[in-house]
Amino acid sequence: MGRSPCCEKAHTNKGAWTREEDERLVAHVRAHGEGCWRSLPGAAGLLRCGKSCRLRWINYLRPDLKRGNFTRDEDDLIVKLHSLLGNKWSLIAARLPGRTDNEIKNYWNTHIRRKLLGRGIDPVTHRPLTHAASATTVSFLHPAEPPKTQPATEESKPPRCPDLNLDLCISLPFQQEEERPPARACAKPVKMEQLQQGGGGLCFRCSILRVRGAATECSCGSNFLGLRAGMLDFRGLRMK
DNA sequence: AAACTCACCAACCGCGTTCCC
DNA sequence: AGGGAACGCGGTTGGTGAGTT
Repeated sequence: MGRSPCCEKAHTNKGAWTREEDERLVAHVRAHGEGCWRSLPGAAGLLRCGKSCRLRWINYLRPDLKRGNFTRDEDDLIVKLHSLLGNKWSLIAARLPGRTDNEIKNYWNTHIRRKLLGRGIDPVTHRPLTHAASATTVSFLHPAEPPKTQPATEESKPPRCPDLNLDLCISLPFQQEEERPPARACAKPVKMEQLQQGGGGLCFRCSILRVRGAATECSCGSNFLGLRAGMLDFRGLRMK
């Protein structure tokens, strides 16, 4: 049994994308918008599987990608968000305009991870490597800053989130809706998307905690982690 | 100059979740 | 309600270029 392949692999290209393939993909997405990845290759005249097209567009061809080196601010933000969210690269990417989850993941594994290890910090737990089981937390504000000690009772709480300033509003949520192509070629019913629209909607806390009866607007006034639900794809966080 | 090692990153793969019939 | 299709995510792989021996 098992899942059927996402595409007819025998008739699809693999490996690096050519300039012509890129151009075809960009032209198609500009004309029809994102989505319907399954049918896109045929419609765009590409011998690629839909997944591959999606990846190529999201990670490389999207016009709003920043490219270039990560700034120190981005660096710090990634570390903070990772200590908070773990390997939820898509959630982290949602807070870094112009960066993709794949890019951040690669950057983490090649740079930040090593940097933290060099500082004696476990990149998984964000705690000092030599005292992994202790109740010590780490500050990301300055490498030389000595770690603070917390009461032992704190140990019973979830291990993440060292002395984070939970006001994560370093940047505005990235939105270019007005510049995006109109509706998807085969527009999906909204439902979840409606909940993710900016402006009103659920606060981040309510959306995570699945507050019932708050499908359109919560009135708790909460600004959980400084985030509103519409700012990021909260589905992954809610689910996992 | 050749061989080898390492780092980087684009792309692939498998699986979980959501949506639709 | 259940099953299958499609999507999205995170882990992993493989190609390539730079650096070192």
